[in-house]
Amino acid sequence: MKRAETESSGRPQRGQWRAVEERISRDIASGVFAPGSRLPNETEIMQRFGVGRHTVRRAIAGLVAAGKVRVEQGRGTFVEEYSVIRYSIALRTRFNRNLKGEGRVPSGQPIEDLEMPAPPVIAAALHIREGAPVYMIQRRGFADSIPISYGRNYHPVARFPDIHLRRRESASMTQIYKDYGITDYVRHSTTIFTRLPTAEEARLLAQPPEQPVLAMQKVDVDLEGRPIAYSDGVWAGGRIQFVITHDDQPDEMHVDTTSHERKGND
Amino acid sequence: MKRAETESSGRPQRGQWRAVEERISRDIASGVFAPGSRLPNETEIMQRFGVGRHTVRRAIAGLVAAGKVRVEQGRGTFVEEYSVIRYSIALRTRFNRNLKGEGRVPSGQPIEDLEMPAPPVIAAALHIREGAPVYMIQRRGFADSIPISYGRNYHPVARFPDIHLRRRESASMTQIYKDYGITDYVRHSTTIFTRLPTAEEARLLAQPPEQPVLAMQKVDVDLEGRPIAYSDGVWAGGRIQFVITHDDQPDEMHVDTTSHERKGND
DNA sequence: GAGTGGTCTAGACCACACG
DNA sequence: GTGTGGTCTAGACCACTCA
Repeated sequence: MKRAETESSGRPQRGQWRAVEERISRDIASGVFAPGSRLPNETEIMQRFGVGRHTVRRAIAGLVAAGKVRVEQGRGTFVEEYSVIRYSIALRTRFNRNLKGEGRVPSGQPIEDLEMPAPPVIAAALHIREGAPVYMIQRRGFADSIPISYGRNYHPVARFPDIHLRRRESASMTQIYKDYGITDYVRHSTTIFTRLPTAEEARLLAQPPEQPVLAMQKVDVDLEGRPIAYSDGVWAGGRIQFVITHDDQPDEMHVDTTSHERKGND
Repeated sequence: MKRAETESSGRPQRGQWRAVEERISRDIASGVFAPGSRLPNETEIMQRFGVGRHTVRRAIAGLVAAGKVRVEQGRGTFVEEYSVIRYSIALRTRFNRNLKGEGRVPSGQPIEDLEMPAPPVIAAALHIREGAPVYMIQRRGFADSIPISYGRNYHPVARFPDIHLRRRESASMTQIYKDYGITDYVRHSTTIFTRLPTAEEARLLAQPPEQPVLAMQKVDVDLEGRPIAYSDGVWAGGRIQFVITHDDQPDEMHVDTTSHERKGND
């Protein structure tokens, strides 16, 4: 345990920016810089550590990518306030119910929606012909008014005629499915990986473009196993943890739009 | 589809480094720079775009974080060759079987192992008293000799006496469990999130520290629902996708260490 | 030793926020 | 306008790889 070099301890390979990053990082962890508070500006940090501006900026870039601070141009650099949401992925996964179970207030914002021919990947997932019409809904999901997800939903038009009309009446997919006689549905498969967001994704998720996101693609099916929806989206990397369970408790099959509260069961 | 330029919409805020990054990115995507090949060195890129070295380096930093190129000091910058592994997470998740199913050759490398008192989180996960002895095994997982995972496994010593002895004989946990009379076990829960790796994690996963990893914590239980293992590790962000399924096909319960091949079942 | 990337400095100017 | 961060340049020197 006494290796020559180090990963983060003594790293005097002329690594001044590492020293600065680590020092600030520790000061954040130990509360010297409280969550939400502003860091000293670049000039102050330069003087405090006796380094050039580039060195300071290199250090801060690392803290941004790690999600520890957030930079607001013209205003300053602020300590990121953490609040990780555990989002459950199980046989029955429901956005609204999940967040309420975490004691959060869920909401959604439609961004765009249109009918389009199904591209290969989506057609395959939905078990329809390539080019068959699908209805795409692009939306953002929020927890307590903070954006946590952004992505596109695809429904086969053949199965859900006029879905665009109902889409404007309800924010709950569960409610909409009910209109089509689908009282229950389950998650068939979920693919999760990580990558950096595009500039637009970062903006819509209100996170720095240098911080990674979780990308998710999923297929929902009805109780007969027929695919009813394909989704492709990104989730704020610093604010979300996915919790996967396989032993599925059927649970009640309510449509919880806004009526009953129910919160906190941790 | 004819926006002015870049997705950030009108963003020519003097963004030379963005232009350079995007141009190189497109040249990689279109095959001008083939996977594995070396990019022009910094001086050449400077001249080609008529920009300073810092600008070139800023652009390359973005490509590194996105996993598109890999920089080897003293040798050059190379186009990353992609090969994403889809790792299945289901009721029955087995490392070796998963990789063989993807047509890869699985292997593992023990790094360290020791007996220790269970810290709070691990004790809670394993349903044992805090401080009760657990056996920790630190290891790396490989697919085709390329590192893909790195983490720690914890087993309750009370349930698995002398597990350290058997650990040196077999690389397959499934095989070891069999020695203790456990012929089957299932995944109880899995937590997944993303973050940047530590310097050590990046080194062990042979990936740049600027590229995100997938972090996973999981609990395995026996068929009576008793926890038998807790794991905490990281997976190479650029090489792994997790595929979660809930409709679980029991599947055969073989112990596939090295004997029978079996590959490709997609 | 030649070539390639890594770190650092000093300085200039631009863009954005806020009063 | 003042303050804060964002971009860019020019140049120096260090560290690593490979012949």
